[in-house]
Amino acid sequence: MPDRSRYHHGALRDALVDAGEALARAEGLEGVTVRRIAAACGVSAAAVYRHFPSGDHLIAAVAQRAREIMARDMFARLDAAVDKPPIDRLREVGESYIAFALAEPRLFSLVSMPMTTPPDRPDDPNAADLVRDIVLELEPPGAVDEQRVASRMMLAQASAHGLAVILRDFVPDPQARAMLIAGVLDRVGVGLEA
Amino acid sequence: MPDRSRYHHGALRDALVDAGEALARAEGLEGVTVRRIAAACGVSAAAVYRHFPSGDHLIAAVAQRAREIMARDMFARLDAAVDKPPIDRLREVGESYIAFALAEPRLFSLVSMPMTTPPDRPDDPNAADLVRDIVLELEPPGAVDEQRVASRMMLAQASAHGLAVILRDFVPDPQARAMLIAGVLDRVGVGLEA
DNA sequence: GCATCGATGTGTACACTGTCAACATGCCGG
DNA sequence: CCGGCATGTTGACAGTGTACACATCGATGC
Repeated sequence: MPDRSRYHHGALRDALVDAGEALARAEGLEGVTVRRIAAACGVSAAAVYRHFPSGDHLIAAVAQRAREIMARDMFARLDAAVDKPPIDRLREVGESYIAFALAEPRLFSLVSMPMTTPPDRPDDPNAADLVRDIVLELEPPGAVDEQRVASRMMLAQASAHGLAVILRDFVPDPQARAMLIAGVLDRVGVGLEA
Repeated sequence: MPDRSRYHHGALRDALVDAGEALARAEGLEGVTVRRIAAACGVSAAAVYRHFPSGDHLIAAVAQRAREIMARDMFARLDAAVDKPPIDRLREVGESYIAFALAEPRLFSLVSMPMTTPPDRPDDPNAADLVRDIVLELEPPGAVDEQRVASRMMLAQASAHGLAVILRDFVPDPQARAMLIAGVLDRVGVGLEA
């Protein structure tokens, strides 16, 4: 909560992203607006432009934040699954992705936006790198077939993303969701090992 | 091209959807705006509301139009593949979906919008029904396992949609796209038959 | 043939959006 | 202490969706 007796905010950039995240959680993309984010920080809309070249860049920063939140859950799950075989860890990642999409559907719509802005820290491990590392473990030692790696990565990412979106938009029932997640991920597992 | 000497347009609703389609093709969702669509028809913005309860309904109608265009290609491909086994026809559908997404990326962003409005003709066969019919052929005669059908449908739809989106947003190179489509659809085929 | 009525289009207005230019404030280093 | 610069404000402009009152026209009943 910013002290509005002060003319200068102090840490506005982070506060803007925080407010954007909250707004996105509550109302989805429609509600995430430069003016409303600024108002939530007790600041004028123009102040945003001291920290972001455009409103889209602010949205992109919120999206990046959302990706980091999602990544945290993925890493937590993977830490608890270090002993499992790669195929099971891939499933953990997929389940995490889908669970996030269904738990925070509006935030997720930011996650799945194409990245218009380079991430603040490009070295940060993102979901794609994560998947790649695990997929590499499926390769026979010393003989990495890049094309096989790529198609496996794509299958893993595409099916998780597609499933998340379809369940979010068209399957409201939680039980049906759980059934479909299990059934589809089983089949994806078979396709991944082929 | 409407005759602007007449006060009344005559077939404004269809003209609006046509203009919306053209605008979506050219500029994507951002360019699809009530006022610009109306202007393209030589009509005031308020006239739109005689035919659609809201601008979103107009957008939804354009999206429905886009789905019909996509469906036409699917049916054409299926007509040319009636003799192939179900798994191959499923692949045709998936390839059609992905090809449309990559050929008309902006129109495709409308296709993949959640349907906010019921389709004009709910009996029109949509992509989901199409997939279901083919998936049913994979079932052993007389013993349809609904859960297996559902998970196969979902895998088919989710992987095609996810792959389309990821390729569109992150893989510009046509050759890489073709490689990935082939590789992923091969694996999806394996998963579908499991 | 003519009046009237409903369907359809126009004009104007309001609240909201992103963005910019000009101005105000206050913190930090010389 | 004071000047400069980062950071904030105000006000404006164009563009958005949408509602209300009004205009126009085609068809329908007499």
